[in-house]
Amino acid sequence: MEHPVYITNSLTRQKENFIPLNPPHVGLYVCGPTVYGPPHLGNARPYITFDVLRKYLTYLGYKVRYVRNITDVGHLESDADEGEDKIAKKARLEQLEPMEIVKLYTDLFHLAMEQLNNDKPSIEPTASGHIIEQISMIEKIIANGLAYESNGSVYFDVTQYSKQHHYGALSGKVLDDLIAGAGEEQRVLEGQEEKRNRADFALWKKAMPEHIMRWPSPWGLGFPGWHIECSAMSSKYLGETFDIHGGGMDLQFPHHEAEIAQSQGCNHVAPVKYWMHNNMITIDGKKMGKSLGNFIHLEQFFTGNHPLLTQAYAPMTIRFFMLQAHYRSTLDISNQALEAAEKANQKVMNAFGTLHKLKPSSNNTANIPDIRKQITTALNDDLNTAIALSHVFEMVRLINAAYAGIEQLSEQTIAEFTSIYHDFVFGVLGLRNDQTGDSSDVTGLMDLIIAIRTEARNKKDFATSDKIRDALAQLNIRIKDEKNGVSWIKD
RNA sequence: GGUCGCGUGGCCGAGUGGCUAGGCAGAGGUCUGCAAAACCUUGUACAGCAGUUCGAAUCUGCUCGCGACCUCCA
Repeated sequence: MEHPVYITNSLTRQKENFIPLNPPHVGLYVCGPTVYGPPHLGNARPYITFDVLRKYLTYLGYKVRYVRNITDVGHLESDADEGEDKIAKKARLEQLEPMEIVKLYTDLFHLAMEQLNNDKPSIEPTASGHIIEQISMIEKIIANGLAYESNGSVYFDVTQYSKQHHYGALSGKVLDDLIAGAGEEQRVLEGQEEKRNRADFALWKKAMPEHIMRWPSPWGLGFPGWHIECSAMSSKYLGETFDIHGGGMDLQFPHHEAEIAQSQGCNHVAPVKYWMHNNMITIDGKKMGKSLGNFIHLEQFFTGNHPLLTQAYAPMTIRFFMLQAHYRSTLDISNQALEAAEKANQKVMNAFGTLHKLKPSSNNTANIPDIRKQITTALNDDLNTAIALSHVFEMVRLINAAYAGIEQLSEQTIAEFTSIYHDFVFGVLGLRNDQTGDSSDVTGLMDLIIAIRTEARNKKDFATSDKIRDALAQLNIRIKDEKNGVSWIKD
C-alpha cells in the first residue's frame, strides 16, 4: 500500500515518511494518565491528538492497535514525602483504599474521554496488572549487566548503558551534564545514596513501611519504577519494536528516554520507530500543569465552574479548540479564544444542516476545489489539523453560499460534501454534532409553533411573532427567518 | 548554568524564500418588519537591528522578550 503520511519524529527531529513495520498493521502506544486526580485540560491534548492520528490512519486503511495504559501504581511524589506515593497520599487524605482512588479517577478519566469523543483504545492495560511482566523485564536487564540491586531497590546503570548506546538521543541531554547536575540548583533526589551514579534511575523501589502499594519481588516488597511499566506493557502488546509512541513533550525526559534505555537494555533492540510528542497547553503563556497549580479540570470547563472561566464550554468546543492548532505548538487558552472556537465549531455544525437543505443544480459553479484532497494533504503533513480545518471552512462557505443562491452545487458535489463531513468532520477530526438528537416529537412541535408564528407574521402581528421567538430563545432555541423559509437550531 | 523551542494584524493560530491560511472580534454593505443567520467587501501582520538574495515573516548573525526540559507532570 501507499504510505502518504509524514510525521515529525522526535528522535530525529525531522519529518519522516511514515512506513509501518508490518503494513497494514500499526502499533501505537500512548502514555496514559496517572489516576490520582481529575483530568485537566492539559491531559486532554495528547489523547485528542493521538485519537485523531489513530482515526486518520484507520481512514487510510491501516489496522491500528492502540494501546494506552492506566498508571495505577503510585510513584514517588517528592523527596519530602519519604517514599509516599501520589495515589497513597490521595487515599490517606480522602480516607480511602488506594484502589478506590484508582477506580474513582479512572472512571472520571473515561467519562472525560467519552465526552471529548475520543475512541477507546484497543487495549488499556494497567500498571498494577503487569507487575509480573515488569519484574521479569527488570531481571533481564540485570542479567544483561545494565542494572544493579541496592538495598532492596534496583537501579538502571546509565553509565554502563551509555558505553554501548547513546543515552540522551531522544531528549538531547548530555550524560555528563546530568551527572554534574542542574547547575547550582542541584536537587537532592530520593534514594540518591543508593545509586552508583546520579543519572541512574529506579526500576524497582523498596517499599518503606508507610508505602501501602507494594508487591513481592525477588528484591523484597516494593513497587515498580515509574518508567518500566510503559516498556513492559508496550512490548507485551505491540512487540519489542513497534511503530509509534506518543505522549506529551514533558515526558520526553526522563520518562521516554528511560523507556528507550530499558527496552534496549532488555531486548537489544530500539523499541520505537517514530516518537511523537505533543506540545503543552498554556495559560498566560505558562504551561498548565499540576506542579504549577494553574490547571483547570475538564469538568470545570464543561460546567463553567471556575473563577477564570466566564462561561461553560462544551466538550466539542474544547476538541475544536485543540484542533485549530498544530499539535506540536503550544496552545494558549483564554475565554476569548474558547469563545471563538465555540462559534467556529457551531458554524461548521450548522452548515451540515444547511447542506441537507440544498437543492442540487445541474452543474457546479466554476472553481469548486477538491476539498477531500486538500484535507488529506494537510493531514498527511504531520497531522496538520489547523490547515485541514481551514479547508473545512472553505466547504462551509460554499455550502452557505449555495444556500444563499450565490454558488451552485451539483448533486455529486453535495454528496461528496456529505461524505467529507462523515469521513473527516465527524470521522477523523471526531467532532460530534451535539445539536442533533431531537425526537420527532420536538420536531413536530416546532413545526407547529413555527406555523403559528408564520401566520402571525403574515398578518403583520409582530408582537405575537416576536413573543414566540423570544420565548423560544429563553429555551435556547433560535429562530431564523431565512429567505428560503424558517429554520431553528438549538444552541 | 546546560539543552531545546518560541515571539505573526485586537484575540487564537497556520505557514517558513516570491502566490489571500483559517477562525473569532471590528468596520461597511446585501437580505430582513425587526432580529438572528448567511453572503459580499474590508485589515496590507510577521519582536528589534544588521546581513545573504533579484526577492525574507520565512535563511544567517547579534540584541531584547517569553517559555519548556534538566524533579512528579500530558
